[in-house]
Amino acid sequence: MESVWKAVADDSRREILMLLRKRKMTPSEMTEHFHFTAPALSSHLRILKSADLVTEEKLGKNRYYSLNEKKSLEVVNFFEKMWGYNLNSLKEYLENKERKKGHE
Amino acid sequence: MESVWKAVADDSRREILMLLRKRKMTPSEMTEHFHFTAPALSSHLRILKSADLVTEEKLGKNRYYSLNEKKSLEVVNFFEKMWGYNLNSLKEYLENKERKKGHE
DNA sequence: TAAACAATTAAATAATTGTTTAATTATTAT
DNA sequence: ATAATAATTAAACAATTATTTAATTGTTTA
Repeated sequence: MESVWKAVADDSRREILMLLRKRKMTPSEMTEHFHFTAPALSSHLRILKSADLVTEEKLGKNRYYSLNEKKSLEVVNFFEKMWGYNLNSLKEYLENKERKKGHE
Repeated sequence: MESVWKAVADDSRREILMLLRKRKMTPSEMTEHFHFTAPALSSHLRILKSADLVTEEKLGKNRYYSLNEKKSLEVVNFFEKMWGYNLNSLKEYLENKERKKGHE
């Protein structure tokens, strides 16, 4: 199990995660959005999978990768714990953002 | 300006951040808690400072490092945006955790 | 079964990152 | 001024990580 921290530290991997926000996707589809080669992509996907940030689904000769949202929550949780702000301040922050959003 | 992602990817640096949660501290004080040498610590602190995760305060021959909580919120914010879960699910999650805590 | 395609693994190399010892800067106290 | 302390920077080295080309595995379709 790879560290989630190292997994998200790489720019390319964060781009991959961002791309997967929209929908599940095969590596071939992904390479159209990026500059790097198939093996490089494959290596990044293995790291993301090992960190449990994405899941893999085999369908014939294709493999679909999708975001693992459950894990993402854990990461936010760690950040929250790490910096020790109390839950209320985080909730307030989020509510504030939500209010702002409503005004746009 | 160093990437906040690379700054938190390193185990030692996350330990330093955890230590700083309690109170501001000088490098000499920190080395008592860790295995690594002063220059190694200094190098980590420079990276954390450059990522804006800690701030530095000079007082005579000492330098006090403390956590920059503002930046921490931004990081959580990014995670939240990155994984695109809606704010409600995050709030629910936090409320759940809070409830659990009350039961302990 | 042979050709084509999707994706991975392997091996080699390039690039980045982290740690160490030694030297340096800056500040305080004698 | 000089010695002592706090912390940093510099230079060298070690370790890790990322990228490439080439070879391999598994699946579909003609």
